[in-house]
Amino acid sequence: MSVTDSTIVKIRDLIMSGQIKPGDRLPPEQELALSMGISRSSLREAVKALSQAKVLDVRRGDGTYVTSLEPQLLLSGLSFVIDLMEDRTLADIFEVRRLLEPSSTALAAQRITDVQLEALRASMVSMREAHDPEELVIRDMDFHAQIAEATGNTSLCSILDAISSRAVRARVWRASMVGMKTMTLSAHQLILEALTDRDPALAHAAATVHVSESERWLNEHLAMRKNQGKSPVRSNIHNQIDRTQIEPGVES
Amino acid sequence: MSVTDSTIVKIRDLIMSGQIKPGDRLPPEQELALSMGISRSSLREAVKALSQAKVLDVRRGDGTYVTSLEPQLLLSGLSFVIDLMEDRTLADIFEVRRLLEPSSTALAAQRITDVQLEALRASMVSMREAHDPEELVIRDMDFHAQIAEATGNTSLCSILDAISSRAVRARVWRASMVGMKTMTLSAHQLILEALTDRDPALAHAAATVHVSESERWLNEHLAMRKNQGKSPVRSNIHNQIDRTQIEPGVES
DNA sequence: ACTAACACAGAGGTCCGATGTTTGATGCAT
DNA sequence: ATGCATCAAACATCGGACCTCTGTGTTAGT
Repeated sequence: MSVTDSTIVKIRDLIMSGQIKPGDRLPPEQELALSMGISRSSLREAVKALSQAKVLDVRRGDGTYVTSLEPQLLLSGLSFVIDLMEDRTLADIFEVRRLLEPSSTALAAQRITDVQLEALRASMVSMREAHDPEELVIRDMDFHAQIAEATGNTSLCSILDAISSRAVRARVWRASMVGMKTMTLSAHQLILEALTDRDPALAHAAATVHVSESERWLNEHLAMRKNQGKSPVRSNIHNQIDRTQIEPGVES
Repeated sequence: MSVTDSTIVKIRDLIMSGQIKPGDRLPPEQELALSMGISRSSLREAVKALSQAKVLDVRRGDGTYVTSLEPQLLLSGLSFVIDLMEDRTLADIFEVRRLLEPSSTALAAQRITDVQLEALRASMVSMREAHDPEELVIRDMDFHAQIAEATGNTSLCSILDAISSRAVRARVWRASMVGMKTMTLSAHQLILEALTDRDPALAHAAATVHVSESERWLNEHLAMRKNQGKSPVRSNIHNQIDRTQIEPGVES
């Protein structure tokens, strides 16, 4: 195991053991590297990995701090890896959503407040008024996110968001289809009514129908795309990167 | 945005766009850094972050490769962050498990094979014969993992594993209690019977009872610990970091 | 012709020192 | 009291040097 990897573990253990707490500031890179017996470069690699995982927060010109370690923060990296999954393996993620969303909606039915219900109705109105597919998808996503929030469970929110974002994005090219908007709207209407009645069982059922419906549509379209041979962008088959495509980027 | 961060995004985009595929080998650090217009140090930080996220696989003396990007690989980092969550915020994770496990068990009831059923029975036998709490917990974890596997959904497996591992570990000090073993065993027996009958509804119910039972026990114990003011283990192990060098942060 | 030991080239691992940038704090002038 | 200039501290980035490990081609021995 490299010094960098062991340093990652070491810092993690320092946090888990309570020797460093959320919000604490780490010693300067120089000192920390010295006290850990490694070079600054190696330490920086470890810190970069941990800050990417939202465990550390590096503030330039100030110092390196332990983040709040709140679930929504730590789980925000989940969508990063899910976005990297291949389409082939994505069906499993959708299935997880199909398993999780109904129960979540049922839970929301037990905990949703009147204010949140009102916001949900407003969300539906603005979705009805949405015109372009892009906005429609955003409203759709917002609707589900609001229900997740109504459970009061931030971890659940983050997880649902991560496993839904990919599905939602894939829904863009589906949203433009005729009947899609009305279908989604009526499904949402059913869910909203169940939530209004605070009926967990009905909410569960309505969400099941909605998610399953979505999943079937998506699978049909994936199959269609596959059969039509309309393959994704495949520029070159080189085993290595085509150097010319990696430009010395000076973006942002 | 730092050079390193934009490099992370750049490499991710190269993978997402299909220009680099799973198993592909990246150009040497020197070349890659040159072609991206950054120093080798900065590139290494980016690569370290991505390899920690199981996106890249760095083989010393050989080269840097894109991993298989399989869900179970990408999601294996999930337990890393969940382990870092504070006890205070962990109840939400358990609730997610309570929402997800019953549906998963129901799904397993529809898909479990005879071979897997037999393995499950064997698992129960070895749990009955287990003596020390440590082994009991392992068998318990194994039982649930096998059910997750029976769904045939590797993503679901990984997620359940990540959100259960912490709960399972916390169960160690609970497993030694009288009645715990028999309680768990009878609950498992119920689940096993439902799976044997391929009865999704019953499997769902049995899993719900089991998980809720576990969650209640855990919460009671957490509350007890809190009231007793029995603080977590705080070892005096003098790690390589000097305690005095870590200044308490300024919490807002 | 085959096998095993060797040598080499290439790739990542680690470290160092220097310099640029940003931030927060200090102190002075208004 | 306010605002600005200044400064020190801390992170950002770089380039190079040297080490270690790995894969592979080569060669000596069988």
